[in-house]
Amino acid sequence: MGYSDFTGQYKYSVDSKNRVNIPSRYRKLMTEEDVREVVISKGIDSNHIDVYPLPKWIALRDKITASMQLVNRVHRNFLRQFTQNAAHCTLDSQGRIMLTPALMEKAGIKSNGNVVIIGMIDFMEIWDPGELQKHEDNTPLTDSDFEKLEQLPLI
Amino acid sequence: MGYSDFTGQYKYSVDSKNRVNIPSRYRKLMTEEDVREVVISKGIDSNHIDVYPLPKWIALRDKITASMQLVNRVHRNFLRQFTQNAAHCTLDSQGRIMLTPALMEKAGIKSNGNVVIIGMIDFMEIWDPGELQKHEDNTPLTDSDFEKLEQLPLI
DNA sequence: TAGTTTTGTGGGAGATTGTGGGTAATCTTA
DNA sequence: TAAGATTACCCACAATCTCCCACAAAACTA
Repeated sequence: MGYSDFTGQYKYSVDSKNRVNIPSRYRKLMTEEDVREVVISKGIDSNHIDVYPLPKWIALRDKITASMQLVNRVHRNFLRQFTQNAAHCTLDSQGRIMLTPALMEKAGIKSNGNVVIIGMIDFMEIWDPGELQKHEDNTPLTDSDFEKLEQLPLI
Repeated sequence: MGYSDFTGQYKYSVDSKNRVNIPSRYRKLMTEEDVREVVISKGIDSNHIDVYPLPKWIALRDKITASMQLVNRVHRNFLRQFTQNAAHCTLDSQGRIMLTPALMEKAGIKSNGNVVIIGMIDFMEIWDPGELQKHEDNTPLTDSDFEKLEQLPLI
């Protein structure tokens, strides 16, 4: 997926119709490859909303179903979590998506409130500003995290 | 990346639109290989701004995403830290980039202030002059640092 | 030294972006 | 089927950003 280079942090408002703007840079990257649809879902490991451009969602879905064993309880539970909160969204003519009440509830996002959108290279995260702050306070990257990273052939 | 030989130290001003000039020598090196875009990000271990020419950024990004597991909390937290402070900048027709308020804040750089740009071979660092001085006073390279360096196949 | 090019800095006008709201089409539900 | 709710599409507009032009100082050339 060549278009994928979502980076940075953006602040936007949620209007009374639960619409949220998608950063114009991300929109450009997606329309370059004719992607007008995304799938939003509950964040895997914390209280936020994940936004996957459709091709990324399909890749994820296929990866999961390929390695999934339906007789495995944990696998089944994961699949249920992964899909039951997922919703397809088409960008409107102004480049916005409409969040679902269920996902907003889980992420602590309110109508007429604010959100922070974070680029995660090939997908995005939508956070309630307070939840994000809380999450960062609780899980800072420590020196020992960096030491671990140094051991990887990362940088 | 054959163009990469950023060396030296340059002083520039930040204008009221948060624009900073890129040393003309660096610009020449980059345009020789058609690089007109850079990614700026928070310095990994101190308060300054890193500037990666796009190819260097892509190499970094790919290294990180290749070994990343999105279901792993620590991985995801690291990726979030890595990307949320990163911003793509296109050099304007005068060879300047525009810094983001968030990064300026973290680096202690002010509108209408000054910066020091340091070449780091294949990327650059942008410092507030005061922060740079402070950093150099506080963290001289000690003998034991040199011993550690000797253990690496660095030089 | 005098002329020419390059470099760093500033600012203005047009284009883009984020946001709000109205209305018609669509979907639900009784 | 009809009424109500929901959604999609359109228009509007202010704030912001991007692109372009301008110019003085410095560096280079002859």
